[in-house]
Amino acid sequence: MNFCSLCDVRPQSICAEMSEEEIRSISRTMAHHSVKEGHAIATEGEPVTHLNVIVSGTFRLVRMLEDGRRQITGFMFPGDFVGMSRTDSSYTAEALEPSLVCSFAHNFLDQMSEKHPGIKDRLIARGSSELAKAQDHIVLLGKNTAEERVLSFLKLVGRARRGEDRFSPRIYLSMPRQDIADYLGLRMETLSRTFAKLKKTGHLKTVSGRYVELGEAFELAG
Amino acid sequence: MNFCSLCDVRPQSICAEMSEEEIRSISRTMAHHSVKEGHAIATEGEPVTHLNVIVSGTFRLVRMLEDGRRQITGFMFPGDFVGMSRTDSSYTAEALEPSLVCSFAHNFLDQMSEKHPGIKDRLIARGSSELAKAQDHIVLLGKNTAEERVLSFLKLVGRARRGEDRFSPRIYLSMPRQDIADYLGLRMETLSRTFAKLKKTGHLKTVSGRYVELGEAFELAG
DNA sequence: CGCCTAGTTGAACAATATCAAAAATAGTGG
DNA sequence: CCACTATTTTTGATATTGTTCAACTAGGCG
Repeated sequence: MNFCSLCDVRPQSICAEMSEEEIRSISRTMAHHSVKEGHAIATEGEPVTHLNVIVSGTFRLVRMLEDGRRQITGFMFPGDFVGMSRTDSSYTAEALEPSLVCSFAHNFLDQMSEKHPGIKDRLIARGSSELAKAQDHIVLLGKNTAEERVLSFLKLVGRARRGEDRFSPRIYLSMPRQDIADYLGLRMETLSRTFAKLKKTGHLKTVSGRYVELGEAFELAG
Repeated sequence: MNFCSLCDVRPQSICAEMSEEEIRSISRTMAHHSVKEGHAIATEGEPVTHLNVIVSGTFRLVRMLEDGRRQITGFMFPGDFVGMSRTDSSYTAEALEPSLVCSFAHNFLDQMSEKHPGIKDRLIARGSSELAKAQDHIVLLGKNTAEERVLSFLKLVGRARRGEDRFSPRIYLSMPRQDIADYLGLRMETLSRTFAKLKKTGHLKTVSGRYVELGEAFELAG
């Protein structure tokens, strides 16, 4: 059976431009991995041999400091790419839940891109959009208060995970509080208090474990 | 006369892999711009038509928030690339001093890359290293104290501008305090106080306007 | 039910921001 | 070269925000 034909993220992936025939041929040789919670598909400092396209699940990108402090530089959702360049990975990418990825050897991509020059353009464009996301994150950390950070974060996951529960004002967080805190540059306690405060101001209706219900004052649009 | 033959940054640029003959032919058609202080070679939200390679000078990458707050997402030095993808620019790039850039139309690059497939690989690799730099910045803003931020910043410009004054413990800052503060996610006053504190701790010997002399306790190596 | 982990809350504290003013520096025209 | 102004940078006093450390609570699971 042809796995690719079921693929939700194909239009956003590098295989979008391939013909049905090519897809079939790839589908046979391709490595589809399922990744267990907590397992890494890339490790900080190690060489990257494969481009991974996330088909389902969520990943966190982790940077460790020498002294054990940890910063999360991003979260990756279905359709996102991990390992776009052969250079050593600048982060560790760990699954937050059982996930599915589609793995392309860079050697294979080089080969493939002779036929489909668009593949490399797509990688360049993806790279730029990753950079733009990183810059959003920089602005968030450099200029925003705790409340602004938490709201931005909720918008981020709200957008990324839309479709699972379309238009629902209820968001499921696939990561523990510590990960959110390490992403937002806050302590877990501050995050907790900020959730509480946002409940008071009507931005959130309920915050219960990993479920957050958005309130009146919250605008997903922004 | 052949301008490219004098180019300091060629080995790091996309023209590194071209033959002498090609360089000559490019050199004739190429746009070498001099950019006045304060002028932009890319504007947030506007489409990018050219890849700019910085030949000399310094640029700041600026993001404006709706309310007028400003975040600087990076500084660009000779050898760096601005505008690697055709997508709309995610920042404004402004010259901090009279600068020189070498400008390649993306159309031209596409054409060129048929002959030199390495060009796109180079762009992808550059993109990754930009992303890695952005992630360093994220860690800086998310996890570091004011002192750590200022020290990292000095290391950054120290490395980038080495060569002008090789091994000198004296660093010239091509940007005003406000830009440094907006880069580090601090207020100017805090930056100033942090400089003062670092002088006390022996990390800096003198801080006078745009010149900073490093002290004993400062390790450029890290 | 009791234990374990994840998350929340409280009170004191530290770091950075804010606002105001002083000092240093860079330009400008005589 | 100097005096004068405008701008940038530093310093001071105080307010705010987020951190720290400790205790407490809520769920999940044997």
